[in-house]
Amino acid sequence: MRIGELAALVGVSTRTVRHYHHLGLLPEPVRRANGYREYGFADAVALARVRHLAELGLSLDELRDALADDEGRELREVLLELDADLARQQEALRIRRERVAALLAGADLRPGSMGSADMAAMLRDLSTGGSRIADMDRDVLTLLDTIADPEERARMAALMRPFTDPGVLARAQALYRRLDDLAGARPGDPRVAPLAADLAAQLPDEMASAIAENLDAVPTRLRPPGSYAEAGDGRWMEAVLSELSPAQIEVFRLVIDTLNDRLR
Amino acid sequence: MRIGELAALVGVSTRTVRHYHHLGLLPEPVRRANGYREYGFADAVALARVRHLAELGLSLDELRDALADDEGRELREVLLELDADLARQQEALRIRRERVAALLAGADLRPGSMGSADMAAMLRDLSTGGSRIADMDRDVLTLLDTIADPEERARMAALMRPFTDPGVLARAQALYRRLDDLAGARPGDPRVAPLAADLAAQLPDEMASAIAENLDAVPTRLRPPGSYAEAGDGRWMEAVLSELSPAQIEVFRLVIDTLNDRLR
DNA sequence: TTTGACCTTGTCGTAGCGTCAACGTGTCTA
DNA sequence: TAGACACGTTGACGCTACGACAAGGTCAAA
Repeated sequence: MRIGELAALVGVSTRTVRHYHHLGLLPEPVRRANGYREYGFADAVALARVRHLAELGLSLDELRDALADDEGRELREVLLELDADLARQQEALRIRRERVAALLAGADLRPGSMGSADMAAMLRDLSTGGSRIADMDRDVLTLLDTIADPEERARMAALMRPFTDPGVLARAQALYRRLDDLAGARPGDPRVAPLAADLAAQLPDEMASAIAENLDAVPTRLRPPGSYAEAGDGRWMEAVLSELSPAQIEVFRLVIDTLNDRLR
Repeated sequence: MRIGELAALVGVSTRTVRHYHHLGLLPEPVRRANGYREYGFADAVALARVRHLAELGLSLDELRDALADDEGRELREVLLELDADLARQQEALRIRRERVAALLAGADLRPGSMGSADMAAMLRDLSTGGSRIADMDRDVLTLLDTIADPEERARMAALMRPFTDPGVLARAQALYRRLDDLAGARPGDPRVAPLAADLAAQLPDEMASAIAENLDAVPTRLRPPGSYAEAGDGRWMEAVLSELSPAQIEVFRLVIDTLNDRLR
């Protein structure tokens, strides 16, 4: 047989056959006088073996190793390893489909609204009022949700669960509006203190204690002076704060103070 | 933030961030005086979105398209398509694991012994006598099994099933030995005719009729002269025959004759 | 003789970055 | 003040398993 006949027989391209020769997976056969490769039946069997194993998902490198010192033992190990790898891939695919489904279930898919199944709906509702601050909150949550590992993700979803209650959500949106109103306000604005008080009071209990107990994760500028470590919380929090007005920052600092007092 | 901080925050390498800039997936941010890229919170959100979608299995090209004309609709279509693709991948993985399991179940995994689950055991037994002809038969079957589509594979398995009977197998091995004995024999050898008769007689019924009804798939040299089309059956069959002695070929030609007569 | 279907070797392209190289910057320390 | 060290910059090559050329040589049929 010539290379084209061999390739057609086994159902691959001639390029593939030559590639296998190049990699040493298949021995170069004898040449005819005109330089053409001349194949026999044994070559077809060898090629079919390589294809069979390659289609199972073995890399050509692994294949060469497995076929090199031949005789079962090595091949068996490789196949067991392959099976474990295929199992991992199946699991990864399963998770990916879950998350795709979560995204699709997340309804309107506005840019920015993506997260795990639980988060999707809440994130969607969070900013329907068109609030700037709510949008930022949603962005932060989306980002954290993307970054977090499954365990953290679950904790976040639990913390957000109170907002599935329409009443809680409505009150939150009212607070967002009052925060938005402080967009251009200066530090001493008289609306700051009452808003901070209401915010601290209406913060769901789980969320309040989560914040109070993890005060060291709060940006330095929001923390009560002299409290705890001054550890760098990552520059990105500063980037978030830089989009807020001084009055808005003051509100958050007062809320943190209150929570800190509540913890003691 | 500088690029390293952004990358660390979202959990990717700086190379990845620059790659996304290069592809236009992420806008190039403003530069500082020293040429460093300066990122804000919005960039982190955008990067997280890209990562999130990329990890679901979208290609970066698809991603750019989906994010380009933004606003859900396009993205939704892409995600639906992705889900269908993931489903296909799951199915492909399932089949691959099945075939790996079949190979592992195929016991000793001598080089050459591979095929579907059903075939594995039969192929293994076929050549345990160390017969040259049996090895060739096994190789042909292995090759056909590798090439065949699932339907053909099932038909082959059905044809081979009689050999799961130890009695049939033992008789077949005896015939193989008699064929092997003709390795160096010349055409007129007196053992040819009786062997052909026994072979034709002991050929399992399903196999005999399968061959008789598909006579045009039999190599020209084995067919009764002047019968049917002279169509080229593929050079590989000639390659197989070239490894047989004239006496052995004569045996097969006589068997084919007999089957042909039986069909009429 | 020409056409068309083969064959030959060699090179570039693919996806998503990792990993150099060769160099400039900014900060901390001796 | 100089050196060390960690960061940033652009640019280029490497990886898989081939597909798709290019630029030619070979062979059988019309």
